[in-house]
Amino acid sequence: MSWTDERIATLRDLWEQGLSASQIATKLGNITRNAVIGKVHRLGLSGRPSPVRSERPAAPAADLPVVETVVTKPVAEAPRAAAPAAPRPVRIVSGAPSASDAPAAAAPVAQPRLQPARPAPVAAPRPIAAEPEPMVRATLLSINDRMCKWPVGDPGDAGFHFCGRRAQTGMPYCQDHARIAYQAATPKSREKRDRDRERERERLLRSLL
DNA sequence: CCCTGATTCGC
DNA sequence: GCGAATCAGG
Repeated sequence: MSWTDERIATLRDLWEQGLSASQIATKLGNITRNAVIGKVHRLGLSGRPSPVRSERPAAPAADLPVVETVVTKPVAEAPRAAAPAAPRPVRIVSGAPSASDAPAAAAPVAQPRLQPARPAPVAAPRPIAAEPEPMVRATLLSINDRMCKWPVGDPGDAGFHFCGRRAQTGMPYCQDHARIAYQAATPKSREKRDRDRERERERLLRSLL
């Protein structure tokens, strides 16, 4: 296959529509994504937001990506479970930090994501700062199988603890937190899941040709 | 491992 | 000019 005027026109069109190189390659047929990318560059079509920014020494990148360092705790995004927006951060007032707090990194219990993580996957619970019901504030030492292991606060902070309320039988979380952790698929998440399956199917079909 | 675009370099 | 190989990042 060669780059006929028509194929080039199609390439231009699809590229400007935002299709990825591999998608375009599939549409054009009998061509690889590398060929597409190569052509795109030769045509001077690049400049689209690339997922990879190779910091070439001679490239004076005029557009620096906004790399935000969000360290803020998602207090405002707390689950709707908390009826009114009454963010009362439960601050720990421990006078002297326990000596056994530091090595808390090697938590013995299976935890959901403790780190920030922006686009939280549907089923990924995140630490929250305030709870409607009083929590038992379990520590690594006091937590046990029957207690809710929902992490509260920053694992690095002295006040970090687990929810500690009675866990649902067979579950690591209390009722409230289990509801947050195991959400039903939202329309959006279902959309994405279906999309992923579709892509996977296409890939499989292609590999069988 | 899947994906993305970018770059290199022999053809 | 072309694009496979490779790189670099998500």
